Amino acid sequence: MSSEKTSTESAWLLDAERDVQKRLGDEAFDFRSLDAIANIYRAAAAIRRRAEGDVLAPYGLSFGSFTILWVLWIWDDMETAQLAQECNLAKGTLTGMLNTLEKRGLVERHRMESDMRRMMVCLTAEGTKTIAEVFPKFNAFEGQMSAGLSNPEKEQLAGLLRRVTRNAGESSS
Amino acid sequence: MSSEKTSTESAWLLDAERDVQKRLGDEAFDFRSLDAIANIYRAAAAIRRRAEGDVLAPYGLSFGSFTILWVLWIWDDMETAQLAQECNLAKGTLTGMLNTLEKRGLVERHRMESDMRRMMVCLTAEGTKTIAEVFPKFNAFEGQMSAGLSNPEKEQLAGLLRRVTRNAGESSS
DNA sequence: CAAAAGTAGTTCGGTGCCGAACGAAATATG
DNA sequence: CATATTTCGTTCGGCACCGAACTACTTTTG
Repeated sequence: MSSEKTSTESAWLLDAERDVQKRLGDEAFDFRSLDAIANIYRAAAAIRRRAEGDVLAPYGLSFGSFTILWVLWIWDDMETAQLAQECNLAKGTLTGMLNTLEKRGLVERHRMESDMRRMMVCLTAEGTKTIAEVFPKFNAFEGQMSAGLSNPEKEQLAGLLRRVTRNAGESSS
Repeated sequence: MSSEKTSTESAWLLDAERDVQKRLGDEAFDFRSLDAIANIYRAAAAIRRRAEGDVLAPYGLSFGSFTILWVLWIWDDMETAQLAQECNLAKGTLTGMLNTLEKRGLVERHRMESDMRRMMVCLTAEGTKTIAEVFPKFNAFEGQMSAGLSNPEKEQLAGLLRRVTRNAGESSS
């Protein structure tokens, strides 16, 4: 676009900024926050699409299913409530996705003896094999997506986002 | 980073880091990129949920519909292909959402005389009224989500995300 | 100008994903 | 103990969202 590198990144944004301010007139307006938050969503959507298209599609995995496998891979097994939280999913959503993954033989569910309400989820051998194969490619993809950022910049990005996520609640701590 | 701020930030992350490295063993592995990219998605999901729950739900708007109204508000009118791109939506998705918005009387579609394939979308008076009422609240929400970040930090966050988004392609140029 | 190629939108089938309502199991209370 | 409350997971209805096929219109080209 017009000036591309020099005027920092986004001609479109500057256009938008002008148009928006024209539209909003005198009204006070927090443009920096808008810019920061809007770009989170924009980046996430772009990344998700690329990840599913380029890396995950060959394995028939959605972004969400991949995340489930990944979490189970790292933590070995987990009950569904915690898994849902870790994957950023509503528990109803998780049920459906686990059904799919179970049907495909990638995960298994077991009721806990100590408390029959609870459900323990873990990877099957096939599931382990899959995530072990996919993850390195996914990680390489993440590298591509953050290409051009220095290590300190990546850390800074992660840190700023963590603060935003905390503002958005999600409790956790 | 390693020690970040204190242990507050993210106990989970440090745990994950350890567990992941244990799991991956010797394999080379780009943890900084993982951390940066994963947090984008995490933040986006959290923000979306909060936005829909706290700000948009009273108006019966999803995050996506809100974005459509916002874009139309700023640019007055737009044909659907461009609108889809601007809203980060597949064109098939946009069709459905425009149907919904049209049924609710918030937007209108008009075929272009010069080219009957093309469709011009614009806000109705009601749609304008709605977005004019919602947007200030949404912007206040964005402020809350980025609370604690200084202005330079917000700009930095936006800038870093823009670079990631560009890496994710989306063509544009 | 007629057939071919291209382009804008819609339709269609299928997940992803949510929140609210539900049922079963555990725990608390009388 | 019996019943009330809480806490799991699942079910259900509904929109968001995608990509691929399809339709209608326009432009190209021989």
